[in-house]
Parts: sequence; structure tokens; C-alpha cells
Amino acid sequence: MGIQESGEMYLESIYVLTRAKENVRSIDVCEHMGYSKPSVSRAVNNLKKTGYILISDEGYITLTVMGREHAEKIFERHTLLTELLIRLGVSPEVAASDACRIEHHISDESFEALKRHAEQYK
Amino acid sequence: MGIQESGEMYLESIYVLTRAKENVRSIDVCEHMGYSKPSVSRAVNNLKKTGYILISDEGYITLTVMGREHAEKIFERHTLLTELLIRLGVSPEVAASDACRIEHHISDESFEALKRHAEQYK
DNA sequence: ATGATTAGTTAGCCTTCGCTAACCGTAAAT
DNA sequence: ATTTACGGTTAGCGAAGGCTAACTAATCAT
Repeated sequence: MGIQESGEMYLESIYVLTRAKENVRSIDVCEHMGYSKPSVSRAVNNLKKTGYILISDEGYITLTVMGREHAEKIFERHTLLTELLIRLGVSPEVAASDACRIEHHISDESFEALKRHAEQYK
Repeated sequence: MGIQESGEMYLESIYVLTRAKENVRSIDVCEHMGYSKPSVSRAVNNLKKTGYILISDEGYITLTVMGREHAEKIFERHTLLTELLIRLGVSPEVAASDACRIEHHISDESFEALKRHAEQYK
């Protein structure tokens, strides 16, 4: 049972929040993603069960090594895809929202190819 | 209620089958997509309800104008994305499977930008 | 100390979209 | 004429993943 698109979204949010603030709780994820507490509660517990995150007694969320690695991977896709689309003339908002969806559906092989291409035309 | 990713996949299959053979029935969609008869039956009826296809008394499926237009749009994304990825060095199989997923998640704006870029580097 | 706010969970609903099992009706075959 | 095969539908299951309502437990303020 690998991680799903939805799980990746949550993981990425946790990663982004972790970079921005010290302690990340479920409620922060709620606000960041615009989802309800129960939805986040379940999703966060799934990520815990699958070993992507740890939750302290105080409710603080931290990424495991696997979690951080996976989140970084998704986040790299997100930033590079956004940047690439913007460079092609797409508006920043649309670029970000498209990147946010595509990042979950592109294979490693295609992403690496895209990355090489992007660097070539820097 | 717009069309979902799943609906777009069915619509695209119907479009592809229509180009390849004279009469397209649900059973052809089953074989083409590898889904069960009930799954296809439901999906095809959804497409009918939402006005993308028509079903004759004999069970032959035809695209409405809206259905054909939408299918063509998806199909164009599919072919161009596949071609583009292949050009970047991605293997044809991976390129096609990635394109198949991305085609449903890319906005018009981004696709047009990508298309312009592709033509520029022809 | 009591009452309010905050964070999280539990229970349970809804939709989507796969599936199987079982059925119906028509057409083809013996 | 009966049987077999084919195409499609109905009924209902199951997993995901959103939601609300309502609860618990802890903290904060008066």
C-alpha cells in the first residue's frame, strides 16, 4: 500500500509547514489545506501508520526520514513544474495549481527528463 | 457537474475506438479499458446523461458534438504530451502512461503554453 | 472555580468508481 | 425447439476521501 495522491498532498503540506514554523500540529494542516479537522485527523493517522510521520504526545508532527524524502521529492516536482510553466508564459497562480496536480502524476523518468530540459534552457 | 477524470478516460476510449472501427459498443470499451461490464455500463450511462454521447437502440455509441469536442481536446493533450516527453528522452511506454494521467490535470492555459513551446523547438 | 476556547477523535453520512454475482433478452447454433 | 453465447443491467460490496455533529480533554480567562 503505497501513498496516494491525497496522502502526498498532506505530506507536502506538513513539509511546507515544517519549513515555515517550529511546531506543526494537525490544526495547522487544517488551516493550510482548508480541510476539516476529522479529514485531517484521519489523513494524518494514515501517514503515521504508513511510517511517513511521527506524532508526539503533545500532537506535534514530525517527518520520518522516509516522510521527509518523499515530501522533498514531491516538493521539488512542485517548484520545478511551477517555475517551468511560468517560464513558458503561464500565470503564476495557474502554474502553481497545475503543478500541484501534475506533481502526483508524473513518473521519475519523465520528471528527470523535464528537469534536464529545464536546466538546458536556463 | 462537469466531467471527471474517469469520465474523460471513458470518453477518450470511445473516441479512439470510433476512429478505429465503425460501430462502438460498451463491450468494446470493456475490452479496450480492461474494466468490467457493470463499470462500463454505469460510466457510459453517465456520459449519456451528461450529454457527451448517444446510445442507439442497438447499443451503438456515438459522440455528441460536445462529446467529440471534449474527446478531441483530451486526445490532443494525450498525443502532444506523449510526443513531447518522448522528445525529451522518455521511453514511449512511460511517456504514454504519464501523458494519460497528466492530460486530465493540465489547464488550457498551461497546455497552450506547452504547445507553443513544443512548436518552437520542432 | 467555573465557564469558554482549543485540539483532536469518534461516529456516521455521501460520492466516486472499481468489483462480483446474478439476471434479462436477443441471436446463433445444434 | 431448445440450448448456448453474447451484451447489457441490477443489486450490492468495498475502499478512498471529503463532510457534519457531537464528544473528550486540556488549557485559559474571569
